[in-house]
Amino acid sequence: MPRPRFDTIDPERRHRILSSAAESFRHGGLHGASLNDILAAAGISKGAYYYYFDDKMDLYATVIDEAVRRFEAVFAGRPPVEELSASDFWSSLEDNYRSLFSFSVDNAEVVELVQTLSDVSPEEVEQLGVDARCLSWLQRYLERGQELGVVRSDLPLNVLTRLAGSVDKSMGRWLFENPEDGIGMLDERTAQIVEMLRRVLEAHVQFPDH
Amino acid sequence: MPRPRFDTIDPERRHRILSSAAESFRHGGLHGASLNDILAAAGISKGAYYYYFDDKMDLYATVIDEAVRRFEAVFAGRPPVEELSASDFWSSLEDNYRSLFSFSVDNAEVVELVQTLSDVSPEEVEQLGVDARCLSWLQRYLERGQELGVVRSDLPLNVLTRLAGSVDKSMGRWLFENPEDGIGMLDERTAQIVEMLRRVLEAHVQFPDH
Amino acid sequence: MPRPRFDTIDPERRHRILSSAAESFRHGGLHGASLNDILAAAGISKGAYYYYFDDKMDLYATVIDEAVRRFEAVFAGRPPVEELSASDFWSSLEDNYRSLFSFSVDNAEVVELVQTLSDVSPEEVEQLGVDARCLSWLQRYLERGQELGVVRSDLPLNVLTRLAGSVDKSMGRWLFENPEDGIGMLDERTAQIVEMLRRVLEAHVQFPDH
Amino acid sequence: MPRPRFDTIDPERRHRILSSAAESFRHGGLHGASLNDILAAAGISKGAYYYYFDDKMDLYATVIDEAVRRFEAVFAGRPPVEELSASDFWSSLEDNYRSLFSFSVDNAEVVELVQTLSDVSPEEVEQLGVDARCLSWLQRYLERGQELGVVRSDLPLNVLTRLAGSVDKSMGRWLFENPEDGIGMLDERTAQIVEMLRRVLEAHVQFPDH
DNA sequence: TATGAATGAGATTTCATTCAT
DNA sequence: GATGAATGAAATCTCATTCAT
Repeated sequence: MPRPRFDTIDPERRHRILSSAAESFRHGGLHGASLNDILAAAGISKGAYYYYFDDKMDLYATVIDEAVRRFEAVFAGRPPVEELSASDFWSSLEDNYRSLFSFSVDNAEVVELVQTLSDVSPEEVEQLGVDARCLSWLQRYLERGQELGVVRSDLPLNVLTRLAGSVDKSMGRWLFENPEDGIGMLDERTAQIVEMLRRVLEAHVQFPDH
Repeated sequence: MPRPRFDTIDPERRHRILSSAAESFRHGGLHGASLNDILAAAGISKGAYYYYFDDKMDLYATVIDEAVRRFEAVFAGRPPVEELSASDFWSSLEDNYRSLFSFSVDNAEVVELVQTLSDVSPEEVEQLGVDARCLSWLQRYLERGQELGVVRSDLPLNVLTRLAGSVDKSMGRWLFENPEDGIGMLDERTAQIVEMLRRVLEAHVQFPDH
Repeated sequence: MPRPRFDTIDPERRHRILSSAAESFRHGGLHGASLNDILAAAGISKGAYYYYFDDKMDLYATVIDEAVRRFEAVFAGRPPVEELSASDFWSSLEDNYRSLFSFSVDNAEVVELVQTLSDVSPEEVEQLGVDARCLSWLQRYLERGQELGVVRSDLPLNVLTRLAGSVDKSMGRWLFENPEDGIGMLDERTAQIVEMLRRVLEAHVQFPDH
Repeated sequence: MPRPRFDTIDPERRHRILSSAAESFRHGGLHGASLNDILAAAGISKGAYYYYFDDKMDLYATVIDEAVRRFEAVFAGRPPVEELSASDFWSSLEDNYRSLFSFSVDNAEVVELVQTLSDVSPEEVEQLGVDARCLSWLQRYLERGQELGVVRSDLPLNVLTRLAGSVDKSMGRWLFENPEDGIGMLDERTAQIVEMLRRVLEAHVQFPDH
């Protein structure tokens, strides 16, 4: 994480660094992006950079952290999971996804940025010190669902979270690959993803006979 | 692909190159791995390398090709999808996964290696000339499932494939993260993943009321 | 062309790079010269080099450009070709050559450097962005001579230019190969080359009978 | 020059090496051509090569020598310069050029090959040990011309030779750049070049007044 | 605080040449 | 006589990082 002094510099300057970095990291990931290019595009000197940041990773961490923060804001106004009841669990989840997708459509860069994390080795992620809260809202949701008995408990929570996360990602990609559908599809896709998640997460489902 | 002479060199030397490369590519992917490191580890000179291979990609292709070949062998003895009927569809899928997991447990490197393909740009994959059949067995399976009416048809096939693939991956990771469970867990996990896939893929499932 | 910062570095350092480059390129041309050698001779690091220049070509372009600029200065004070009349055409040409030879005697490196351009492919020359005016002064001269009727028109202009250029080069070499003659020979040689050019270029000359 | 044993090998094999080398050197010159490529194209092993030749230069020398030899053959049937008289000097020169151009049109590769010599540094040319006789036929001609009094003696013979050589080259290029003119132009161009040479070489020419 | 010049290790690739067999 | 595997130095270029000012 950047030194404290980075928070006090000219906001416009701060913004130039961060947006240039976001743009580069979004396309090339941590290793593919060139710090030289980022700084050149931002018009920031090497010296200044290393006065604010420890190293390349530090900038990546900052940018990722910012993205994560914006992600979290999506859920800011939503009722806390503790207040959820069994009867409104799935509809509330659907509301969450609607907000999330709506945000994602307008902020594809943020999403792409976060996705570059998958190229980064676990040890490096560790070193990042990024708060994965944005990825954990789902986990907190599922935890509550288990308490309420609407989410299955026969699999470990973290496995369920990962499952739900990847289902979410697969369905999300479908949404973004056809942006021309616009937000018209948003409600339909949201319903579909929640239906899919119910399938995966409900305690007991019944299969038809063949 | 390497020049023919690479096939005729001292097998021990050949093995040193390939295993050093596999090890490096497995961790760093095509771009993250250093050819210098690979060669140093293998104890062969740069000159020798370029006597065998065209370029860095050529080595990557060779190593990936070998991995893919071993993958394919897993499905070699299994009945062709055309012969599947509705009644044995899911149990056959379960058999497939049992074989696959059994193989994966013993050949984690192969799996990790194949997974590095996702970091490679489509044009480069094209250039690789790797046979992607091993990656598409699931798609062919689902296609057959749709024909038989046991797999839902309300979502596009490629979306279903991606979904199934990511479910598979999530569950697989669970299996591999706890290798101490050994193969004792293999049957149970296999059953669980197929149950999970049925949830996602069956045309009609019934949810409980809350 | 080099980045702006190259213009502001320690002049002694700047000079070391340029003269080392000029020396190498002069002997080996663009491709024959080794960037490694140039940098070693100049005592600057590769990193520093690529901080100043884009690539090898960039340095070559810089060095050539400098040479061309010095060449052009030779013709700076001379009257424009448009003002030439038939009667002073040849004497003016002689004046030009006197200046040129005088310059060449003192700046043989510049001449040799410019001559390496002939080893460079047309596409690369294009890329150089070097102003080729210094090389075309002769052509403009001959064109004017044709207008005035003192230069033959029965051969294409470009053929005449090439002819004159190679005559010029052959005679020039004579001059430079015997530098001990010093500038004492300069007037004589200049007269000789112009006489030679008249032979080649005049519309009608009369040969003796044998 | 190649070891004697090179002369005794299978002629077909010998030819493969030489023509492959000629082709490569013709395009890239001594330094631009890759020995590896030459041998690969010829299907000759490295070992065999170095059994016949000392090094890369040795092959270049051989190929150049061969080209020179073919050049010389052009003049084989022509009367020796000693028999020339003043009255048939220029017409004999014209005959020579006609033969030469006729040969050049049909053997452009040979000409191009010989021209690569200009990229080679003087010290290397020295080392080549190539007999420059093909380049000196003109010199012997001019020498005889001086004896006969038809060629000017106010300039050194070597300067005249160089002059004539470059005039010849410039005119020759004109001929080859428009190959579509075919041999129809050959007589005309030959007349033109000899006219040009007379201008340059005659002892006394008369210029028109302006 | 801030600059930006300078570094040097490391990247991939090419090539003439050697030498054990 | 002949092979071709192996070499290693050299080529151009990139990049995160340091440091004197």
